[in-house]
Amino acid sequence: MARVASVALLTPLPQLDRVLEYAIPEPLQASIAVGVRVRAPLRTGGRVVEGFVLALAEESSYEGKLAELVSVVSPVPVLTPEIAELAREVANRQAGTLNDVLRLAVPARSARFEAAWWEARCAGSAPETGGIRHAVDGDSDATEAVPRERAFRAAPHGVRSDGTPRALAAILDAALADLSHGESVIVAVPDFREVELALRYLSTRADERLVRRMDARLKPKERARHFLACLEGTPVIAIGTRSALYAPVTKLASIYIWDDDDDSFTEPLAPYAHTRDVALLRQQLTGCRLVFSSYVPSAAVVRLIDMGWLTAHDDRQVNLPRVVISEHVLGEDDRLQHARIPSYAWRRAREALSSSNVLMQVGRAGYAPALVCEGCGERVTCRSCGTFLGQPRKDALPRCRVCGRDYMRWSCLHCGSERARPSGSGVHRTVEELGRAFPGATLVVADGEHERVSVSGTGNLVVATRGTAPIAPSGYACVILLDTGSMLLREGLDVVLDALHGWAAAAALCADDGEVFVAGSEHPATIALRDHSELALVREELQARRALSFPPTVRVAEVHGTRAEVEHALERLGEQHELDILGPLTDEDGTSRALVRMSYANARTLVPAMKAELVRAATSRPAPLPGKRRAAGSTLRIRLDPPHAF
DNA sequence: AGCACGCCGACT
DNA sequence: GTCGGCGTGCTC
Repeated sequence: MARVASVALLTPLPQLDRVLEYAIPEPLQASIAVGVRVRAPLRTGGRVVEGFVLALAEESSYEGKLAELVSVVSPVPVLTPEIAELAREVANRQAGTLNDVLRLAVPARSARFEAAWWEARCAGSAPETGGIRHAVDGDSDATEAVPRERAFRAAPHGVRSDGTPRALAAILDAALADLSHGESVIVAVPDFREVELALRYLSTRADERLVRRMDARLKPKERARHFLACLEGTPVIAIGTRSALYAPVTKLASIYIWDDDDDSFTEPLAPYAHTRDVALLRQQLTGCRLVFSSYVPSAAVVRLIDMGWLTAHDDRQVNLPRVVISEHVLGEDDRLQHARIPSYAWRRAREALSSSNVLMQVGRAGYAPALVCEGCGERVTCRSCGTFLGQPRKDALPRCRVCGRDYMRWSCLHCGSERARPSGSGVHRTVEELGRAFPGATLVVADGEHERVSVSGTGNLVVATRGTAPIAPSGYACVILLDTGSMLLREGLDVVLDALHGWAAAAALCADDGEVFVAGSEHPATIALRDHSELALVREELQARRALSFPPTVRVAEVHGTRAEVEHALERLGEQHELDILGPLTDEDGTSRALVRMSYANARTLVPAMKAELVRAATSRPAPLPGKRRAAGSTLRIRLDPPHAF
């Protein structure tokens, strides 16, 4: 009989991120199990904290006297050994705590639902599963010797007549095949739109009880329902967003990641693990198949291809859309001039609207991305942060795009004028201009504020920002990409790849016999889109980054906190490691940040050292600041591989 | 986080 | 001689 439980405590303190042993009092013997949630005492203050049982044993390996567990919160073993191990790996990779990962991996308890579910289980209402068995209960299936494939697949373009993108259907067909072999699948997609498209596709092809949805939009009870169903032991397709990677499914055959470069896959909560990395860790842990699929591979995926870790396949069909690059010419029709549309594209779009739909992708949201002074033509800037003011809606007040502040009154710093006019066009102004260029068309706006999954019928002229385009069944006869030049003018390491990614996503919504017009000039990125040679462009970009030690060819840690904390942490880390440090720079709010670059090999020792440094910072008193006597906790934070750091 | 242990200044 | 300051360290 097990007398000792190893428990991971659910406390945010990095110094308590370890496994403590507790004695199991007699009354808890009946309900305790590996994976259950328990309450455990912590000496100081008679505090009681929650935790998960990670293991049970006869004997203690701790020489001191064990405290007794207080209670079992719920007898349901919600934390399977596989997920516990995955969470530990994720925490280690990110210099974070197990607790932080478990918060993402195990949904909040829905007590009443969980109790009812457990009672139904115990009553043996499901003879086919015969009670709870964890996924890794031995050599139950024959996954052993043969390593499963790890691949990148360049996704097929186009949209089926039922409105499902072919790329998504290809993934779901593969998932259904795995399911038919009696194994589980995880499918991760960027957001709820793809989840809904996928569920619709699967609804006619799989028993709905075998499809489990995991995304943040679910209400707590629904989340619990789908989560607990994964524990039942029946193979399922778990489809969802970031959290799907933590689904405790049984017999995991495959993980499919759709469009791993989408920003939605960066976890906004500590320890900020990217879905791609969680997938890689889970693959290594379980040996399952792992397939990344997207129209354009991410730089991270190309790195893995070049290392030989992923094999690349091209699933694109021969009927890739024709892509035409053309600039609009001065002296063209005035309406086109305003709408920034090349006249050739305009003629084709007009024809297309009679029998199909047209998509225009615009580079900027809002009404006007910038305002200029009517007196002197200078750009209008924000007084507090110095960036340019824009206009979110026609006739709306000027608003700072960075700090969000609205300006009731404004006067030009250069000439004193109080009048400004819009400069450039966001979606809304583009719609206004298009109304004139396409009289009679039904204008549909899709941006972050107007979410639309699809359009139906014909004659729709859809104006969308990047990543928000609705899907037209069978595709758009004509896709026009506006503002390509200005998108490439932005600052940042990822500008070119981000732009290409967004264009490719819109181009892929084109009908098989349709055309894509790039309104702009020839640039390596627009040429790659035209020639369907995206992989080569990303590879070139990756090589350039390798030469300059930019991610993803190196790992990056962002060290953040007070100037003293950051400098102290870097100094201590520098005592034992060779550090490549950029910064620290101090922000307006008084906090400092530095970037530390490291090779993947060096990260294996440096990241644990960073975790140790966080523990040290949390336990030792902060250096006494002159003036302030507050002994506040440490504000040192370390974020690994922050997106868009350069 | 909390809270106990521990070694130096002004008090009945 | 003690009460108490909060610096340091620990939590099974």
